[in-house]
Amino acid sequence: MKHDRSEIKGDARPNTTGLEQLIGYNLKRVYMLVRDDFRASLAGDDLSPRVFSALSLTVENEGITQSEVARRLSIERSGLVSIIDILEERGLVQRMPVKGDRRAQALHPTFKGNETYDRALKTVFKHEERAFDMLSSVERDQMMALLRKIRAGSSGGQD
Amino acid sequence: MKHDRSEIKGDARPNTTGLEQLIGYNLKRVYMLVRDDFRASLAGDDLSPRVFSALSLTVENEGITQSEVARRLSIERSGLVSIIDILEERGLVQRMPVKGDRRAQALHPTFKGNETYDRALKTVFKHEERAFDMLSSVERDQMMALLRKIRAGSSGGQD
DNA sequence: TATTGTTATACTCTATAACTATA
DNA sequence: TATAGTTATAGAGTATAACAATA
Repeated sequence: MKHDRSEIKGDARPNTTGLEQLIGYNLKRVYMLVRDDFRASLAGDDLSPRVFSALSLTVENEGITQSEVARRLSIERSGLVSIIDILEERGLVQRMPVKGDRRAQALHPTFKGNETYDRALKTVFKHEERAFDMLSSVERDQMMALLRKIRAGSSGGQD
Repeated sequence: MKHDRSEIKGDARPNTTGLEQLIGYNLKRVYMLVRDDFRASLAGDDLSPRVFSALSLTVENEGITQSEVARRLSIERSGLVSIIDILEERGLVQRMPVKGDRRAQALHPTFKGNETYDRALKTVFKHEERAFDMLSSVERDQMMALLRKIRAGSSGGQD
C-alpha cells in the first residue's frame, strides 16, 4: 500500500503533499481571489468581467466583428450574442453593417461606450494595484512574463 | 475625449493597451488553459477537479469533517454534499460518525479510495509536467513562489 | 461548402436560504 | 445561540446543435 499513514498522526503531514504542492491548484486559488476582487470592483459600473472584456475589445478595435471578438476571448459565437445585446441595450456599443460582407456585424463603441470604458479601465487599474500589492514591481513583471510564456507555449493560447 | 483613435488605423494599436496588459486577464487565460488540460487528464479516471480535490483532502487528512473540507476548498458546505455523495457512491470515501460530536461526519478513504488517489495523483503530476513544460525548473519555482505570495497577501487566502 | 449571427437547450458550478439535529 | 449536514432552488457561465442569410 502506497499511502502508509501509520507513522503520521493527525494533521502532522506536511503540506508538501497533496493539493498545496500543485502549481495548478495554487493558480486556481489565486485566479479566484483576483476574479472576485475584479468582479466586486466593476460591480459599481454594473459591468461583469465578460461584458467588460467585450467592451474593451470593441473600444480598442473599432469595427471588429462579433466572430472576431469571440475568437479573441476564446468563447463561442453563440455566447457572445447576449453580451453584445447588453452592451447595445445600455447604449455603449452599436452593431453596424460591414460593407463587403452582409453576414457580419461590425461593433462600434458609442461616445458613452468610450467614456464608460475609460472609467472602468481606471477602476480595473486600481483593482490590479490592490490585488497584487503584495508583489514588488519586479515580481509583477516576473508574474506577467511567466503568464505570457505559458500562454505562448500552450497550443492555441495565442489570443 | 481620451480615446482619440484618429491617428491609429485598423489593428495597429499596440497590445500594451487593453486586456493584454492586465495581469488579471493573463491569469484568467492561463488558468483556463491549465484547467482544461487538468480536466481532460482526469476524465480517464472519471474524476472532476472538484471531486479530485475533495478526495485529496480526505486521503491526506483521514477523519476530516465535511465542514473542514469545505472551509479548506473555500466552497459552501451545501455544495460539498453532492461531491461527497459521488465519492461515497463510488466506494472511495466513507462517511463515519465522530465520537464527541454527533452532528459531524468524518470522512475516511477506503482502500479503493487510496488506490484511486495514488493513480490520479500520478496523472496530475504528468498533467503539470505537460502544462508547464515551457517553463524551466527555476521558472516553475518562481511561479509557485509568486502564487503563494499572492495567496498569503490576500486576506482570507490562507488555505 | 463554409461562415456569420442567432435561437433554443442543457449542463456545470456555485451561492442562498431554510430546515433538523445536535452542541 | 451557534454549528454540521442536508435539501431545494436559482443564478451565472458556457457549450452544442440547428437554422437562415450570405459568402
